[in-house]
Amino acid sequence: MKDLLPAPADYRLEGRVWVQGPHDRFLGIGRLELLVQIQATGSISRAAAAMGMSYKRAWDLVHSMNTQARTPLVATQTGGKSGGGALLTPAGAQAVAEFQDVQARFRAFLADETQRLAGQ
Amino acid sequence: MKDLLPAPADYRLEGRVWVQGPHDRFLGIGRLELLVQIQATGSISRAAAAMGMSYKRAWDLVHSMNTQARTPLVATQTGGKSGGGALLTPAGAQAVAEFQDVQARFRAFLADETQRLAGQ
DNA sequence: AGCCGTTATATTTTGTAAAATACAACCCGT
DNA sequence: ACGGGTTGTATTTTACAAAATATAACGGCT
Repeated sequence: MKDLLPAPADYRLEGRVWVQGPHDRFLGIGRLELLVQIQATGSISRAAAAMGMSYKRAWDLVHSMNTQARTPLVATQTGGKSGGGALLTPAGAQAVAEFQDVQARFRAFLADETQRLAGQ
Repeated sequence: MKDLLPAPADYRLEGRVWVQGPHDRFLGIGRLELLVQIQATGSISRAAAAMGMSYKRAWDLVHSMNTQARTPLVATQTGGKSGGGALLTPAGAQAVAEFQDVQARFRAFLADETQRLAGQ
């Protein structure tokens, strides 16, 4: 693109990747961050607030992941000393780790291709 | 994800990539196909029809690409023997070729990562 | 001069995803 | 018993992208 663009340095390859199931999306960057925030805050509602997302949307995303996975990624509890809460299951932690790796390789791919665009 | 999912073979990594400029998107898979259809049909309106897209939307996309590139990717003509038409400039043909290469490498990346998901 | 099919452009309508709102259920602690 | 903060769920409202509609301009042809 070097000679196609007025300022090639201002252009870069961007993108998104996600794990797609037969019916629904299973895991993408937004769901990943949601899982991380649940891990960090111990609740869906605080994770949603931290991301500027409505609780309903966050809950729907958790529900989608939990029902698609063989075993839930997020364990929830209603009521209790602090009203309830949520935390990652081992499966959830594994999903986070694996998808973070995918994301890292994808970022590398994008950086590579951005270099190539600027070069050729 | 092998042990996270009930039927790992049904899940795969999907995604999108695009060339992003400082203000607008410059080129993605939709714009690429639009350019290819313009090349094939000789007009924006026929290209739009071939893609099930409104003429306005197609024209807006062409306008966005033409104004961002150093030199237009699509040359248009109003009036004339068949009412007018559009065709790819050399710059447009080069953009198509380069972005098709990016897409090919991205498809390879996705296939790789899908294999990895199924495997580990 | 008038027709045709296109480009070019503005405005209105529609469809849909997200947000907002509301409220029941839960259960530990006081 | 009830207060608090959460999960769980339905419904309404809002925001925005896309589609639909409308219309002018263009220029070769008959």
